[in-house]
Amino acid sequence: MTVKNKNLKSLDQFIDEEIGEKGSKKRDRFENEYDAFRIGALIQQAREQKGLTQQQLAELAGTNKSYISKVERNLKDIRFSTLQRIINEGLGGQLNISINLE
Amino acid sequence: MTVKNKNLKSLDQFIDEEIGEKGSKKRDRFENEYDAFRIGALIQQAREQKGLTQQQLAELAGTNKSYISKVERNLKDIRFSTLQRIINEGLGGQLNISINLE
DNA sequence: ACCTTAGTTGTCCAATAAGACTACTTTGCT
DNA sequence: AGCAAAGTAGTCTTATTGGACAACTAAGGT
Repeated sequence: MTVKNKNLKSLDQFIDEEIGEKGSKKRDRFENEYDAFRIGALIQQAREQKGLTQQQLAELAGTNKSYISKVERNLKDIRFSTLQRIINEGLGGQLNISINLE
Repeated sequence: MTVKNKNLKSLDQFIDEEIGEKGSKKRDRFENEYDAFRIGALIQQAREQKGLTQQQLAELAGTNKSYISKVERNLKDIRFSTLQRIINEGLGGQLNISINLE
């Protein structure tokens, strides 16, 4: 199930309005420099792929649904260890990280 | 320049001894489940590629060399925003993240 | 319309990272 | 051997996450 609160401005919508549409130069620069905003969406996407609710993910990861909600909406500056735990224990997945040097 | 303190057991060496050699089943499992241990090495590698000292990286990233040292040795559970800042502002690079679901 | 489930938001406290500073150790150079 | 630079480690304070809980909103089903 994919429930969305209609009265809540989605992050994508917010960014579209505030930064500019995808493909615009400003938006590209923003996405390159601040991909932090994608970590929440990444987790949400993976969670939905696994068919889990926030509540279920929270239990698997040893936390609570309110925290998961905040992380998915990037309202929390997550610690690396917590990110790992959510992905490994919660989603049964694996975090891949690399650094691109220009 | 690649300076290494000889009396300090390197992380790789430590893991070799405690977990097992690379390629062993136990080591593989460890690396898959806990790749957190690689984030420090990743930063160090990128820093050396850019020819920066810990001091220089620290200044660029708005922190201090002692913190960089701790992060590279995985003695700190870094926050996501801090990781971003070190990579973007310090290394002038870009963090790539993805999640593998089994 | 009602009920249940899912998700969001606010508040609070304890645990811990961030940051600054100092001192020590190691390395490389002359 | 002596010096300077690089890196490591400890301590302290402050800022903020992690985690728990309760209350609220939205969506779907009956």
